Amino acid sequence: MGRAPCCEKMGLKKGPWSRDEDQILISYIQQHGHPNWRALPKHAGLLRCGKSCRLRWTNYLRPDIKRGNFSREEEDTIIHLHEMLGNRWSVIATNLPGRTDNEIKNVWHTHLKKRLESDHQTTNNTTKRHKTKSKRDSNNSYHEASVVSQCHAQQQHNSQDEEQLITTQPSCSESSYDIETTTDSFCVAKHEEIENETFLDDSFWSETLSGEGDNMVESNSTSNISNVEFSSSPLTSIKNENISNPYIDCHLGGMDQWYDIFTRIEELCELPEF
DNA sequence: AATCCGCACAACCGCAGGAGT
DNA sequence: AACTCCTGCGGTTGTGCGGAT
Repeated sequence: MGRAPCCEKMGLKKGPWSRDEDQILISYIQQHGHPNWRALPKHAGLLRCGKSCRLRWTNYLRPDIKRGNFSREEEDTIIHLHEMLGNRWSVIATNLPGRTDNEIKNVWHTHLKKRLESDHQTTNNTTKRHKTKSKRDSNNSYHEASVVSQCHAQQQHNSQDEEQLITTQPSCSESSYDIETTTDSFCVAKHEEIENETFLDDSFWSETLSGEGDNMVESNSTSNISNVEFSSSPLTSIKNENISNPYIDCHLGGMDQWYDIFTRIEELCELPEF
């Protein structure tokens, strides 16, 4: 049974996106949303396949993308979630507002894997000296210590991060070029959002994007993070117990919840041993 | 100044799974 | 139930850039 090819190879462009293509894609999605990726490039007048358009949008052009370097807290979050979930980058990404699975995947392969390896080398040296502890105990202590320190760090850096966001106009302009008209306003809105320590409703972004909030669809907004479903993941049962988003909660001072989450997860699944 | 090398990241590819018919 | 279409995901590759030699 033949699958339709992703795109007819004839005449469709590949490789890096040009500024013009980006503008076309942005303005088309602002006006029409993206109900059908496959048909989108044809309607928008782009010589790209739908897949390429979707990827460009979700990984780069989406207004709620947070660009720039990953904070230490974000990296720690990735490491912890990767321990629990493995290479389920999309699930991990839902816990890091504004970060894409592709970005997280890249960071993992370029930074975190190495960092973890070097960490393990140092921890191996120390754990050898504490071998009398049971496996479970050592796992617990590792998680507790790191989770607690992570939350401490997050609380400490929270206000600092906000300052940086406000003063340095981060990352929206760190791309190959600036998407001035659209993303600058998004950045400003985002900063206000962060300043208020609230996350705006989906409707805000869709209205902002579409002008009148017509049929702009799923911007994967941060506002829905608290409703993230962890289907078939150990977190499902945790979510049902009134725990929303650990990353955000932790940012807001929910250290106890972090602790609770990880201790519960320990009970639910066996963690990989290093 | 030229070349090499490693890193970072954008983009592509193939597959799986859900939805619709 | 079988098939097709579409989307999303994860692995992999390609490319540009900066630092080292």
